[in-house]
Amino acid sequence: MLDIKDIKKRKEYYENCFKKRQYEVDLEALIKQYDKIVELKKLQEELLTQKNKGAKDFDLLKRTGKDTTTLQTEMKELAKQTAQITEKLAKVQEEYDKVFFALPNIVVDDTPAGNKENNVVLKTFGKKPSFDFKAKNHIQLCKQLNLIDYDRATKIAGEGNWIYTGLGARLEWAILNFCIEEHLKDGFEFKLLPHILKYECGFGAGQFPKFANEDFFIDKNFLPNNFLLPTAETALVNLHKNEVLKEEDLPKKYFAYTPCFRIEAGSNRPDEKGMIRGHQFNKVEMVEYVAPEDNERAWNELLGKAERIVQKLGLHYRLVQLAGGDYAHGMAKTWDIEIYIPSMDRYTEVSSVSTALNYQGRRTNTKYQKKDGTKDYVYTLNASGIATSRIFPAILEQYQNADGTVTVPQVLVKYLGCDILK
RNA sequence: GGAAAGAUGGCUGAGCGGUCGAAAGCGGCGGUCUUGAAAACCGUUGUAGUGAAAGCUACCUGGGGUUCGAAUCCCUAUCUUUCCGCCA
Repeated sequence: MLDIKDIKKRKEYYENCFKKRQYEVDLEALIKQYDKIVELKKLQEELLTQKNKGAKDFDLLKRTGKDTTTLQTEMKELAKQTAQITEKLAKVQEEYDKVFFALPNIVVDDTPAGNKENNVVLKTFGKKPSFDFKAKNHIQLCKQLNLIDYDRATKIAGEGNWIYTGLGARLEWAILNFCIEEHLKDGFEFKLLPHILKYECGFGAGQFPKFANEDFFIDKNFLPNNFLLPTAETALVNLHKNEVLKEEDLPKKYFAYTPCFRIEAGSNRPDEKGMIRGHQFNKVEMVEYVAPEDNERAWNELLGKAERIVQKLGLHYRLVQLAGGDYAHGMAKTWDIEIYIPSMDRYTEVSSVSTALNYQGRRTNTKYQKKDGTKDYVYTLNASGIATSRIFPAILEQYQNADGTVTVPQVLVKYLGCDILK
């Protein structure tokens, strides 16, 4: 959520931000509506002042035994006028809200304009693995090594699902364990969250109302407004909704493991077979609540942590600065860590490191009190650490051997209890 | 699944149609006392909008209604607690 007063003051700045995001909106019209609201509110306030005064007078007349009929008629008329203004106000407000609450975040200055094509590769870690044998894709490897049961997953849950099986389940769990231990070491607080959230969480995180169609709703008589979380960020960022945190308690550093549920409508591409994209996948997510001046420190910390995980796993990846049009709605800056999938010869996202600045803080009404007593909205940042369900195929493909086995990354051996998958 | 009771300021909790933005206690802040602290005593203390300020307005979970007037009455949503049933 943005500050309408600031939009009024610096309209060009906001227009420029939205242009970079490829987001079209008529700010001029929005500002006009806002002015109208202010005007109506003032009018309403004047009427209410009269009403309040009248009620007091009425009480006095009644108690002194005087005639109240004239005043009563006046008051009824006043009440009618007030109701009219209130109704008008509600109408304008509704139109205004529709546009205002849908506004995306601003973007940081160095954000490249445009869509995906304008993403910038900042660096590459490791070398593209090359194989002196015919490399397999992760689907083949999963089947041969009996790590994933695609057929029965489809049978019980439909397309876009898979079942981690035997050693596969243990590998996924090992990656999760590795992530958890890394975050604990860095002093992040572990949360195990509910997976069904209230609508307002989606609003607070900035995903709703605009992108409510991307999530699964519990569309029943029971919990009609609740949905399956698409990422733990949606929950973590709402944890302190309507709270005022103390400055000395910041930063707050959380992480959570959850499955993530997404409809992924229309994104079923043939090259994303296997476990590249599903309706449910596992992810460990980090979130920090910070004071504005701590934004950069937190950003570097989260980025560093996410990168370190992939590095320790010894995987080839690249770091990408996203263009504005590729940002999630609520984010002002996002860099992606993209893992290399040899069979696709493509890099796919395993972590998004983002700052929302105070966009989510405003939407969730999460503030912090400074040492001088004044209050301000918190900044929130988030980063995956990491999407294990995508790390899984990357490990299989990047670590595969000529004989069809897969070497287990060193850091996972202690969790998995073996150093080779065969 | 059934039944009942609730939701009031940072917390506990009174108020149940007008003089209520709201008692009291705790906590917080300031002071007296003290070498310092504790205790005791005195004072002070909700949030937001608007305004230069005085002030004005809104807020007693959210929404709607009744009324000249609602924390208080009615409807509704949400949440909480307790009891019974079922249950990992």
